Amino acid sequence: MFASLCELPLTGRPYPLKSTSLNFHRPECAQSDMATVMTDQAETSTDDSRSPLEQARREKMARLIELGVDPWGGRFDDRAMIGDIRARAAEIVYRTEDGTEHSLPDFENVAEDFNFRQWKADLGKGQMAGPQVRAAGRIVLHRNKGKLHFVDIRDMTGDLQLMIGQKQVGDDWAIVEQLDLGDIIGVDGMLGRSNTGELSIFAERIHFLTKSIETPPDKHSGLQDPELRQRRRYLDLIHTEGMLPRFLDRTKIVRSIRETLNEQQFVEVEGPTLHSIAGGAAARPFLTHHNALDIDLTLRIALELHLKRLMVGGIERVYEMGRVYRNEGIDQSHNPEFTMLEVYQAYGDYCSMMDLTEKCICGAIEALRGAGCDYQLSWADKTIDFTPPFERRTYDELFSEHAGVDPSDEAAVAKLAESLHIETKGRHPDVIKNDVFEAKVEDALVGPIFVIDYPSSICPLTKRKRDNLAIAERFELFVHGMEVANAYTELNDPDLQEELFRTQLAGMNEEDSMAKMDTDFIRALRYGMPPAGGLGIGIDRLVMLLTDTQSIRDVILFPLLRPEKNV
RNA sequence: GCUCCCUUAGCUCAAUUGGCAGAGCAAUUGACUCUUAAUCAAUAGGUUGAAGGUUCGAUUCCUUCAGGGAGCACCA
Repeated sequence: MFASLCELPLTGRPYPLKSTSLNFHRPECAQSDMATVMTDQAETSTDDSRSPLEQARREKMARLIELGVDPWGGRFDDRAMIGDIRARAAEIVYRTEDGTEHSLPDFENVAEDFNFRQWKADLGKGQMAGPQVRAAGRIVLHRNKGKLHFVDIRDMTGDLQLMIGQKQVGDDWAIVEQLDLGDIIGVDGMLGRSNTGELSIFAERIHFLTKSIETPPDKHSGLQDPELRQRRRYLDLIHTEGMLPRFLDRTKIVRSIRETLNEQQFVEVEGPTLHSIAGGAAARPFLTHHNALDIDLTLRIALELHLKRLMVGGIERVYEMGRVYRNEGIDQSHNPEFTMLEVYQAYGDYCSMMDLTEKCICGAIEALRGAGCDYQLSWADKTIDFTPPFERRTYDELFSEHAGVDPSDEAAVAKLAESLHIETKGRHPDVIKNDVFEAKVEDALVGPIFVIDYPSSICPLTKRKRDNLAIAERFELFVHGMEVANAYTELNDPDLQEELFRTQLAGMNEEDSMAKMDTDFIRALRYGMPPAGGLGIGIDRLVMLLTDTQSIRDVILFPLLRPEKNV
C-alpha cells in the first residue's frame, strides 16, 4: 500500500519512522497506536474546550498519520510556480484517435455560449494532452463530486484548479478524502482543460505537505473585520483580494528606488537605530534602556544626523532606507514605526533633490506598470498625475492663494490664526504662519506639488537663501494633502547650526531645544561637510499613493496594535 | 488624550416597540467522475466582547471596562 509514496524520499514519508529520521516535534506521534496519540494531544492542549471544527481537523490529521503520511510534510523539490504553469496553457492540445493534434481555442476570447465539450465532440474521440507539471499550494476551494474532486490551490503567483479523480490518483485517494480547506498539498499531473475549459492539473499523485488546524474565513467574503485583518495578517494575505499583490508591489517600489539611487552612485548604509539623543526631527521618541552600559536610549526618529556625519567622512552620495520610530498618534497616514528614505548628495541643493524625487517616484511607477507607461494613477475616487515635472510653487504664493492673507502681514496672519483657534501668544510669527499653512493650505494641495521656499525660522537644519535670509531652501512634496517628501539645501555652517539648534527649534523653549542638541554632530560639521542637498521620502505614504491604498496600516505588514487579550 | 460609532456561531451577516437568538459559508453524515462561491438531503454548532444595573423578561435600555473604527488633538 502507498508504494508510490514510499518512492519519494522527502515527502509523504510512511510511519512509523526510524528514530534517527524523526523530525516530529512530538515523539509520541510516531507511535502507531492512534488512541495514544490522540489522548496525548488532548492532554497537551492548552484549551480543554477545543472547538468541534478543530476537533474534526485533528481527527483527519490522525487518519493521515494512520495512513503513514506526515501531516507536516517536508522538502518538496522541483515544483513550478502556478503563474509559470498557467503560462504553459498554450502547450495543451487535443489529440484525436487518428493521432492528429488540435490546438485549443483561445479561452480568453471565446464566445459566452462556447461549448468546449461540443468542440471536442465535433473533432471526434480523443484525449487532452499537455505538459507534465508539479505544483504546490494551499487549498482555497474544494468541490467534492463524489469520486472526482475539484480543488483550487493557491501559491504566491496565483490560483490553479486541480482535478482529482479516484481512479487517476490510485492509493493517494485515501489522502484526498482527508483534505480540508487551508491544507497545503503538492500535486503531480498533466496540465489540461476541463470540459468547461478551466485550466486544470489532472492529478496523478497527491503529496500532503501541511495540515491546517484552524478553520479559514468564509470562502466568499473572506475577512471583513479590519482588526482581524491586521492582527492575522497571514490570513489577510491569503484571503483578502489584492493584499498579497499590494505587498509584492511595495517590494517592487522599494527595489526600484534603490536601483534609481544605486545607478547614480549613491551608497546605501545602515545607521544606528539606538540613539542617545533623538535628533534630526522634532518628534517624541520611544525610550529604552541598555542594561550593561546603564544608559537611557531612544529609538531613532530620523536618519539625518548620522548620514550627514558620513558626508563629513567622505561618503559624498549616501542614503539609508530604514525604520524610524515616533511616539505619536496613530491615524490613516501615521504609524509609530515607519520606513523613511533619506538621501544626501554632496555639491547638490534642494533643486537637485527635486529632480531626484521625480526620478525615484516615476521609476517606481515604471517598476509597477512597465517601462513606457503613463503616470496617471487612480487613488480612491480620484486620479493623480505623476507626469514629471511636478508643479513647483512657493510657500508664500500658496499661502496667499489658499489662506487669502498676505503672508508678510504678521498682524493679519495672527488674526486669521486666532479665528482658526491657533495659539498665538508668545509664539514666533513664522510658527503661527506655519500652523495656518497646515490648517488652510496643506489639505488643498492635491498635487503632486513641490512647495518650495519655507520661512527659515521653522527649518533649523536648512540653508538660507543667500539673497534672503528669511527664506530657507526647502521643499515638501504634497499629494492629496499628505506630506510625501521633504528636502533641503543642507545647512553646513556649524556655528549657525548650533545657534539654530539652541534657539530656533519651532515652538520649543530653550530648555527643550538644548535637550536635542547633538554636540558631536556640531563637531562633525566643524570638520567641514560639503554643501549638499538632502531628501527624505516617506516610503509608506508613497506606497499608499502608488498602490491606491487609503490607510497606512494596509501598506505596513504588521502595524502596531494593542496586545490581544487572553492569548 | 478627547468625541462619536462598532463588537451576535470558526468566517460573513440578520433579529420589528424590550417578548422563544436566525441564515449563508465552514463542519459532520449520505448521494454524485467535468465542477468552479458546485448541487441535493439530513445533523450539529451560542456565556450576543466583559462586569454590573433597570425590568416579569435585555442582543435591544443605562453604567463601567476591554478591543477596534472614524474624526479631532499631537506629528517643525
